[in-house]
Amino acid sequence: MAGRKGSVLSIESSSVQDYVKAIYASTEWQGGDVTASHLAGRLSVANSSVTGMVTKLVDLGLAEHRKYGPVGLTPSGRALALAMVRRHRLIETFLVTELGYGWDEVHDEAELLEHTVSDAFIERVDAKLGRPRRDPHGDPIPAADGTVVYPVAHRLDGLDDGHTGRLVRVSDDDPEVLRYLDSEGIPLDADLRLGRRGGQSLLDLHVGADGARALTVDAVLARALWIESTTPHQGCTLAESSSTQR
Amino acid sequence: MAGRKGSVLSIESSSVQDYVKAIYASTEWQGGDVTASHLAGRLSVANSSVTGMVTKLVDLGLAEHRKYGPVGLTPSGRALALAMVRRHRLIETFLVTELGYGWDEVHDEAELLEHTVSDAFIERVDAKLGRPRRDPHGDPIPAADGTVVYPVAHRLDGLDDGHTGRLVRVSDDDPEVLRYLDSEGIPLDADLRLGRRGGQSLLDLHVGADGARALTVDAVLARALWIESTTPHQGCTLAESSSTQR
DNA sequence: CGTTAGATTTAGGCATGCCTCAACATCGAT
DNA sequence: ATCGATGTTGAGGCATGCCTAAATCTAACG
Repeated sequence: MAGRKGSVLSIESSSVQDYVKAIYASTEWQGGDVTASHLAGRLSVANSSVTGMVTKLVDLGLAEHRKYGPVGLTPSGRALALAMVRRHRLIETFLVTELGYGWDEVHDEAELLEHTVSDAFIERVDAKLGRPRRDPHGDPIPAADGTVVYPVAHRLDGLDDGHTGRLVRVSDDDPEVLRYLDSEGIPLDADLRLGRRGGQSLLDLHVGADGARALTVDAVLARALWIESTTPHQGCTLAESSSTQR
Repeated sequence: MAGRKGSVLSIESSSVQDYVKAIYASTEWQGGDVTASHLAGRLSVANSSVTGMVTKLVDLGLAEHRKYGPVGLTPSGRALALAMVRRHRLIETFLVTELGYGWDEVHDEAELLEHTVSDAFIERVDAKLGRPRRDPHGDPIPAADGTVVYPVAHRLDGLDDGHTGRLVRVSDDDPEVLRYLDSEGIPLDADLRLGRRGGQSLLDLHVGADGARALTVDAVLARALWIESTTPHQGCTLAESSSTQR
């Protein structure tokens, strides 16, 4: 009656890692709680599978959960999640920088490799890349000690007309978005200015320091782009500054 | 009564790949038959596990096997094996060339990565490395179409006194051997000359074009080194020339 | 030609990790 | 307070891949 059911899972299981990562991603970026069904959707898994796995995570000391409540991470769960995120983003950066992958192609490959590669591999990649702070999509790469520095950024759909800033992050949830930006020649760090809103969900975006080029942005795109402001703002803030984990 | 038992395994299973690779390695290098127990030893698996898996390989059209007989590969089994060997050796080469691994450190990492990485990854690595023909240990890297060019080499323990040649392959079975060669400063392609045999299993090896340095070689080492002769020879030939698969 | 040692195969199990289905608990909102 | 959405649990399954133990076969020896 000590160790629950037969739960013999370890921290090395890639399922465990995926669950922890999913909880982290849903918890720390958007803030707020993760529900079991949210996780089920994100992981493309049945609801009851989540319940079962979360029980194991709790047994492993990685997650916190009371019945019918939201799922959260313990400090060591967060540490594991950060380690996995670090792996993922370093691998993505490596694939783009060293092997010529497009930023729209790296996610799936990294998703597999992050579970396979050794710590030594990650360390060597990190060194070779010069200890990068951001991955190809602008996501911050946690340091080996768990420190993450989030850019002070705002999602495009939360900003006002006339706002100017620099594109510092593109969500890699949708490779289509990435390919679209490629086709429009808009890279990370591009200077942007918001034009007049064209309705509830459409807005104009002027590209380049001179704002010469303009394009119309739909709701999907607007939710994928994060801008670091050069004008005062209000709205959806991505994160304030830095945090340390362990 | 059609598809045997429920065997739904695919060619993607890393176990399947490991078994096929093991059969290939035992069959094509040393020549001759592979027995089930040989495979069991090589794969550190129980005997009966081999039987079960070989049945699946036969179902998949990868292996040939009659009860109580030796195990062999079908053409598509050989093609799969060569693809895996290619992956393994390209990854090893990549780790050494691009990430600064030592040649004694790459085997295990490659063993994991070869099952994970995509075809696109392999292609990009191959291109980045300039389509290498040999891995860090001197093993030939099969081309994408299954062509392999084996060096015309002889194992050191099958050569006579006074023989001269170039070190073209070191077995990576034993990382100790690799580290020893490192410590003695003997790289691949070193010029070597066999000195007087010191007994049944000991022999002297002179290193460098001038043969200035000499060391004593024991049986273990002698079986790990392959030499491309610059003098006439006889004895254990590694392979004759090239072969095409597919 | 038997016997027997060793190799090989079968049978029965275990662990992981996922699934569905169905019964039930809980929460929140009307 | 009751209904419906959301969460939990258990039973029953499936697939992979490994194990041990016992049965069976082969081959080599006297």
